[in-house]
Amino acid sequence: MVKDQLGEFFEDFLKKESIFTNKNFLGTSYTPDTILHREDQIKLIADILAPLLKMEKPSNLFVYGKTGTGKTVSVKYTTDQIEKVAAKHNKPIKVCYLNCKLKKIADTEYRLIAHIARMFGKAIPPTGLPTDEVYNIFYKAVDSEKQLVVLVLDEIDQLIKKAGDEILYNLTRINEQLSLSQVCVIGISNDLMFIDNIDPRVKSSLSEEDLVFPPYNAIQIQEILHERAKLSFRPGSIGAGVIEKTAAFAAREHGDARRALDLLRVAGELADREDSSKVEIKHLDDAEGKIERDRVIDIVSTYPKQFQVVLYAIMVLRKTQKGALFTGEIYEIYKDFCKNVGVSPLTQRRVSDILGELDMLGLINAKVISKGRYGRTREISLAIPQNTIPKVEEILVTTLHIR
DNA sequence: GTCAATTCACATGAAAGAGACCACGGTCTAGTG
DNA sequence: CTAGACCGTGGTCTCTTTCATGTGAATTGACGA
Repeated sequence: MVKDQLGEFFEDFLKKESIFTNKNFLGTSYTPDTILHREDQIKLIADILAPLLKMEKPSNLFVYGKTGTGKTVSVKYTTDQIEKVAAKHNKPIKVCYLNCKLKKIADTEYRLIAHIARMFGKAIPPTGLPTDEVYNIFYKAVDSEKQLVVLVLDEIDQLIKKAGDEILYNLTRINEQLSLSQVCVIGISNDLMFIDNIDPRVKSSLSEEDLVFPPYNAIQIQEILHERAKLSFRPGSIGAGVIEKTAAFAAREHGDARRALDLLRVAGELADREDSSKVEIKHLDDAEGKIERDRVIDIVSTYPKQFQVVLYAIMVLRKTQKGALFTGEIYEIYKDFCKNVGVSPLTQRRVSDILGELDMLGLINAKVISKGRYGRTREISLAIPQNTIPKVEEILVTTLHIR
């Protein structure tokens, strides 16, 4: 019987009119044909890259801006166009786009170079070769024919934070090793202060030109949302004021357009699921909660066991103790739990780092304070929304096999 | 009451180790003609 | 004779540990008013 019901469910599902016509236009991977409110920046990028078409190496470029300010789209758009024109005129120009934040792809020097080399059709093992060997393979691949290579390194600040600025130094020296080809680097960074923290020698050569993307304001986000909504939603399926409110949400969060699009998409999905013909404000509110909830749950269930034990210790301690928690207290409880769960406890040094990482992830709030005579420690409180806590606890209890 | 020194409880840094993966070259083994 | 199995070496990467150094304000204690 269950089978029939399920069949019916799918039949219904198929018949049901979705309010989406095509969800992809709200996704992050989609590059629109026209990019609103970034005309100036795109023009500048184009100016800088234009020498490529005359087979001259353009200046290296650094692009800054907060998340969701259109850096990546603008750069991708410009490079796409230039590649097209180059292809038409038979100019050997190659653009390599690389997101350094993606784990396991480009978060170390070795992996970065290996990945680029793979783009040139070289097979590089994920590990086992000396790094300079990989460099050599890369040089050979690039220099095998005359060409201009544009290397786009997205979220380059993440890479440097993890792997040090030696990479940048090596990147600036790539051209010295090449006889036929030239490489031009475009770095994209979320962190405005990033360039100040790197080796000055590297700084000057890598950042010959730079470009700052200001955040979008609420009006601009509205226009962007309207544009995308037209493409992805059935006409008339967006309730009054929804776009405006989405834009307001996002503008509050330093003008993050990506977040706004996410919000609208999830709100649409929620509306879809409850058979509503329109996205209403209430879906938007739900969507905001859902995005956060999904994010937290995703982190909690995928992070290593030690993180989970530490988090569980915090959650338990929070119940018995009102007010802020301190590193020492948490560490004591944590050690007990380790015995309980059958995990060997880490040193306090490491737990301290884990607490720092949990803070970065936004699962806890940790602030370093000094209690004067009574030492210096982190003041820690849970940052998981109230309505998500039971779910998180459930996940931890089952994955850790707590009694 | 004021001021500098002290002290606590970790934070923060640097370096190095352990263990997992992997490539490569050399050696051994079994199967084939 | 040769393909494949099986080492040993040398490399990267991640997670940890060890050792060292740093730090901010409550507390303390000396000092002078």
